[in-house]
Amino acid sequence: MSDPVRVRFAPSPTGYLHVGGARTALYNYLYAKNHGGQFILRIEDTDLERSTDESLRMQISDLQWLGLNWDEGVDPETLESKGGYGPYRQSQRLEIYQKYCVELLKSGKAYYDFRSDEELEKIKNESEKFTRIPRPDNILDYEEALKKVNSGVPAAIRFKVEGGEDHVIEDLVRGEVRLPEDMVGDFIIMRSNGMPVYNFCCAVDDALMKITHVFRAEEHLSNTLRQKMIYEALGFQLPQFGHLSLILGADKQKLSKRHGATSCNQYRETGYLPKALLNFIALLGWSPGQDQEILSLTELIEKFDGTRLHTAGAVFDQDKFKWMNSVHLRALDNSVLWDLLKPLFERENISLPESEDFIHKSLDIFKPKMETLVDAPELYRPIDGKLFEVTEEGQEVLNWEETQKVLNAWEEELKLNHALYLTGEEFDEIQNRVKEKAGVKGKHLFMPIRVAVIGKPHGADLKSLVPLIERQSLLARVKKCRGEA
RNA sequence: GUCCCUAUCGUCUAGAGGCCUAGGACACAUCCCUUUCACGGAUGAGACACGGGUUCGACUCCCGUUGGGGACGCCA
Repeated sequence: MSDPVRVRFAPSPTGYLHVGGARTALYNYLYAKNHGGQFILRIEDTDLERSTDESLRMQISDLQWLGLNWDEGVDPETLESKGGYGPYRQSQRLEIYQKYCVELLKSGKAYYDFRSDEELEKIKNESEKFTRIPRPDNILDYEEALKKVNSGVPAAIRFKVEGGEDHVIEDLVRGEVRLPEDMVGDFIIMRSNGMPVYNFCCAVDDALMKITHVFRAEEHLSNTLRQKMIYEALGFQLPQFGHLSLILGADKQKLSKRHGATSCNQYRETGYLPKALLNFIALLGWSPGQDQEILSLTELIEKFDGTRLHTAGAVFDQDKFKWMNSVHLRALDNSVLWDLLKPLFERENISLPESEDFIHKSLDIFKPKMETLVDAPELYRPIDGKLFEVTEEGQEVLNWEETQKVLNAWEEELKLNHALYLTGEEFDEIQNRVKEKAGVKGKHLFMPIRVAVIGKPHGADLKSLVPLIERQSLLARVKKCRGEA
């Protein structure tokens, strides 16, 4: 039997979780769950300048919002490592990297590079068609170099790339990928400040943490070559790689900030549902093979076995995402949806009844009109009498010739009723009487009434809407429309 | 520039040699439902980048061209 599946998501805490990162996390998560394996969260925080605990907390919060829970890694509350292969923050694993680095140094597979930034910059600029940093002319042997370093001369450590042979990677997505070794030059594994670098940590950690499968973006293909060399130099067993196609913007370039919203948090704040985001990004570069497009996380787990991954890049289509969100939104239970909406109403100071009856009746009307959660306040605002106001479009309707007659009759009818709320049937009757009294029909009848109810000529069906608003409030609104308030 | 990856409607995709007159979804158009707005329903328009092979037969396999993307950091 093969080893139990262990996959990881390894973000660097330098900002919010990007949708590309979220998809990588999702695919790894799905693969683990589909195979009954473990999903590990490792933090790649070796870039001291850019990594912050604040960013780490943001990333964790985004992952939790998405519901991608990990079996091992940092604890979401304490940020402490939890699991049998820790610590899971690279900044806490420095001794481990040190040890393997010395091993490479001693065996001559890595060397100290004493060249300064300026020198390297100069080398780069000298040749117009620069591809990779050349090896320094004089490499000191380990003992000698160590002395120099100990005397205070800064040096980075580079891995020696011998070149010559081709490396073949059996990629889960692309099949056989052939990478010539001299595609890359001697690369840095340890900075002159003593901090190890991504490719080195990643290889060491994946090996030590017994990672079996790595799904990551295509941009890492050349890193995979570097990591493979490290694996071989250290005698580790290589995991299976799957290089995912990139998520692109509308211009087909790698999705980045200039394309607009790219962080999960931005979608969270603009009223998107985590299940919609998960569903949408899952289908960006993967397909379950059937026509079904609306999938729950459980269904995704069931269907995602690591095959059917697409090789070409996929454009993130905002329109389709919005549509998908609206589908998930409409499938939500009224009470669940209401709980999500409540904070939004509070934020905009919209006061609403909270009876079961109101929640269900109002959501039945407004749910089909929402694409994202943030559409709700605009829809509900007209229900709150204190926020009633007439839009520009509504004002035009009020200026119609017949409108006064309609409004007079409407007000009269409202006064004749004594109930707290009108029923839909009562509204129908009233509307009929208004029609007769004012002698107006069609849109010249119902549009003025609608403006007198919600302040604008378009919106939900009045028969369902009117019973949600207190009769007294309706009366106050007509008055306001006639300039009496 | 060098190397790597890649190519089906505008977009996401189905298609693993004959099932393809190329299917679905978003967006778009028209119609129906509706006294408005949505939702819903129906219909329509819309693609195999190009050129060579292989084969009785290529969207599917191979090669090339062209297009697109990525990497070439003491970032990850």
